[in-house]
Amino acid sequence: MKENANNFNDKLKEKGYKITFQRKQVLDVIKDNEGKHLNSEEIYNLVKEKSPDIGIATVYRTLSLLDKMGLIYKVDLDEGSVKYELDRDLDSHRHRHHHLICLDCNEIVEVEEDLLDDIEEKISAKHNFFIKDHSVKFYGYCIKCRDKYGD
Amino acid sequence: MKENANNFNDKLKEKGYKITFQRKQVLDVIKDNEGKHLNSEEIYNLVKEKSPDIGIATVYRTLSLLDKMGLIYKVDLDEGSVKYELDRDLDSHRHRHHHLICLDCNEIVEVEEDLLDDIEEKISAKHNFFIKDHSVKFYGYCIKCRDKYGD
DNA sequence: CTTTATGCAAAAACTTTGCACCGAG
DNA sequence: CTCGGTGCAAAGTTTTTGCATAAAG
Repeated sequence: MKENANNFNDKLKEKGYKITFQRKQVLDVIKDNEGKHLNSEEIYNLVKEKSPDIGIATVYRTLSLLDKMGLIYKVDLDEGSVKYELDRDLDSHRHRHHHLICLDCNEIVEVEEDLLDDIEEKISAKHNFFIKDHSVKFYGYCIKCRDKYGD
Repeated sequence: MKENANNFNDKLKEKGYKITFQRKQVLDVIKDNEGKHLNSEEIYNLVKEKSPDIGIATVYRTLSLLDKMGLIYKVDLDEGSVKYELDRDLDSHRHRHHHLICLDCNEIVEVEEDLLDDIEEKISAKHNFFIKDHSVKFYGYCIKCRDKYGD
């Protein structure tokens, strides 16, 4: 049950990056909001609550660093909005989970099942493509919104 | 073997939109470059070759209209780039195909197989989510780039 | 002390909007 | 003729960059 923070510090050191207060603040906000899918502005605002002097540029630079290091995922929602989420399972290199995106209320539900192994195998073989990761989004209606429209 | 163009004109009329030269030009460029995944700037430049007076705003307005009408898909590639592609199968309302994205050369290969029906069924049932469409991207290395790295 | 990171503001990249004029129906 | 569409330029958004200063190691 390792703290991600240690992992974070280790990874930074490993690559010669410095461990700064701001970087810790940004990661903390993302960790404290697991499952929430914050965008850069939301992260910036939350970090600013604790550290009002931080600049948006630092947040962008940190997000891009965290993404590059694989500590967070950039989730691109096709509606022009970019959100970030924690990678919960850094060590095992699992595939990221899927997202169910409600076309009505825009709620994002995460789905832990992977279920894509067979498909990957088929596609790998047929197209000679070595698959490292995938991104799967299902668009539709959640139960709440579906009810609104009756049948 | 209906021409998409007719479909296009019909759809426009249906919704009360006007059939303009510029709209035809934009659709033509996208049709002439099927499989190429052009971004807005590329489309703008190609249209400008034939019609130098067109404005970028018109291209954006047309792309957004075509997307809204379902004639093209907006493909968001997670690298901050937005590309557009033709919907080849307007009538049957099939799911869009998948994309294989090479992490090295950025080539995008399209995969026609769908193969997601089982998964959709499982997820629908388990999460009470009515799935209308999906977006699937596989990230990895194409055979050419894989060879570069040996084993 | 050296090098990287930060904050600020300016710039860049991309997209949308307001408005007067134009053209499809 | 009428109303929606267009081109242009200006304005928005979101993200990146340059630079002097601050802080990590």
